[in-house]
Amino acid sequence: MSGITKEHASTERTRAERKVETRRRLLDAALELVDERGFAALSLRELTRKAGITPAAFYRHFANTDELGLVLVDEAFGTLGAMLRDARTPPSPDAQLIDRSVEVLVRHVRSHPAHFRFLTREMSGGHSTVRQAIRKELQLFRSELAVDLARLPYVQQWPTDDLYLLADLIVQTMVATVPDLLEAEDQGPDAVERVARDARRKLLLIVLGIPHWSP
Amino acid sequence: MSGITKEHASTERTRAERKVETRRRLLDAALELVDERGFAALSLRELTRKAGITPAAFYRHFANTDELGLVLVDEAFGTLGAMLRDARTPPSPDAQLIDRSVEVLVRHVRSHPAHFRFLTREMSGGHSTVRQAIRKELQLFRSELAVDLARLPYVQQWPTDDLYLLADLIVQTMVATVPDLLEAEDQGPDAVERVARDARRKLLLIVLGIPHWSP
DNA sequence: TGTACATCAGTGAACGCGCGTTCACTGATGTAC
DNA sequence: TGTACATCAGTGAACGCGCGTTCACTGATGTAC
Repeated sequence: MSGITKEHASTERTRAERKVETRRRLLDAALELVDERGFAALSLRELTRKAGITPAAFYRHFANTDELGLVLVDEAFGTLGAMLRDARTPPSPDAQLIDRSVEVLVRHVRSHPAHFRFLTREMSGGHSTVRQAIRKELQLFRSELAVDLARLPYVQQWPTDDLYLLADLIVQTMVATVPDLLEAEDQGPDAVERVARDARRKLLLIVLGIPHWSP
Repeated sequence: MSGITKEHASTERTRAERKVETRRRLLDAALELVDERGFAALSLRELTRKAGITPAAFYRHFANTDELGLVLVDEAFGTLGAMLRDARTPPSPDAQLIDRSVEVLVRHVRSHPAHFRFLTREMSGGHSTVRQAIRKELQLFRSELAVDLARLPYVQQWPTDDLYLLADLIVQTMVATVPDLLEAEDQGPDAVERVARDARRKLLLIVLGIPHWSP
């Protein structure tokens, strides 16, 4: 038809493309099922049924459901990483730091609810490898936050230990907010705004203590 | 044999007593299995095998595994409740309130690790019935804490909303400490003391903000 | 105290079901000439 | 361009397995007289 190396109709997808699409359908179906009932309850047959292929075809893409699970973890962390980059750039004036951080959290939880539900669920619940991966990622987040915090007044003179403690308290508040946000999403924008407001106020209360901390 | 109303040998247990014992064995076996693999992966047959009865006999004690799960929640919260009563009496002088609260938390997590592992795991991970039961209990805890907090200086004049926010922040910090404590238990007393110290310092930072909060 | 009957915790077999995994296969897509 | 062959994503049947639940039952424990 054309001078392209491929001989087949350009409107059709190649076999390789179709395979990628099926893989994508498997991952999406898995995320949906894990979202409903947790990774421990994921069944290969249910998964392939949802993705529209026969059970045996699953093995053309993954050796087992665990392997698929690790890909899911990677993708969820991709979302988390995007959020963190978003939160750090551009550097906000200190006064708006809390508002901006909570706003970024709310926006990312809203646009990838399944990823965040997966992360909060498997953070304490699931397989130890998955759990440890999530904890490691959160500690990385804490360290990056500590670096940002070190620019603030008062905090500048704090020893590293105290800086990490503050970062920990803030991360912990953010993490605790995620399940509340996910629940609020089902109840409309007012509920979400209420959760966001409470998160901002919690962070404010924490920040209020800073000038009175004696390291 | 004797003048007791029961006619049977006093060294033997009654049928009712034996039933209670079997029920106890079911609950203990369940806690152990849930501790290993989570509530979602709990199987009735595996459970009865561990408890030493046939699968069918399970139904003499519970309608299904969910019902047993709720009893597990109750017992775990019994442990938690005992902890809270412990923390409230005798009423500590305000200065020692933080030290005392953290000490009580550490002691109870140490003496009932499986209960606390169950609670933190199923809090966000598991079945919706179990999850909701845990969340409900935690909200009850928060309310009781709010009542206690209302006695403190500054806080006395706060509106209910702000009181609950503070209670929430404290509960959230305690909850976040539990998984760290469980992990530290496996690493020796030094690790536990480090986690306890961080928890105390987090609570102190929160409390430092109180006088500067404008409701 | 002794006997006759009731209770009921636990048994063991049976059931239908969904599961993960294997296998030889099909037929569209891709490649070599 | 046309033909002959290779590749391989997906099929459909089959397997053995552990599951939750049911059922009629057993026999020790409990009660009434």
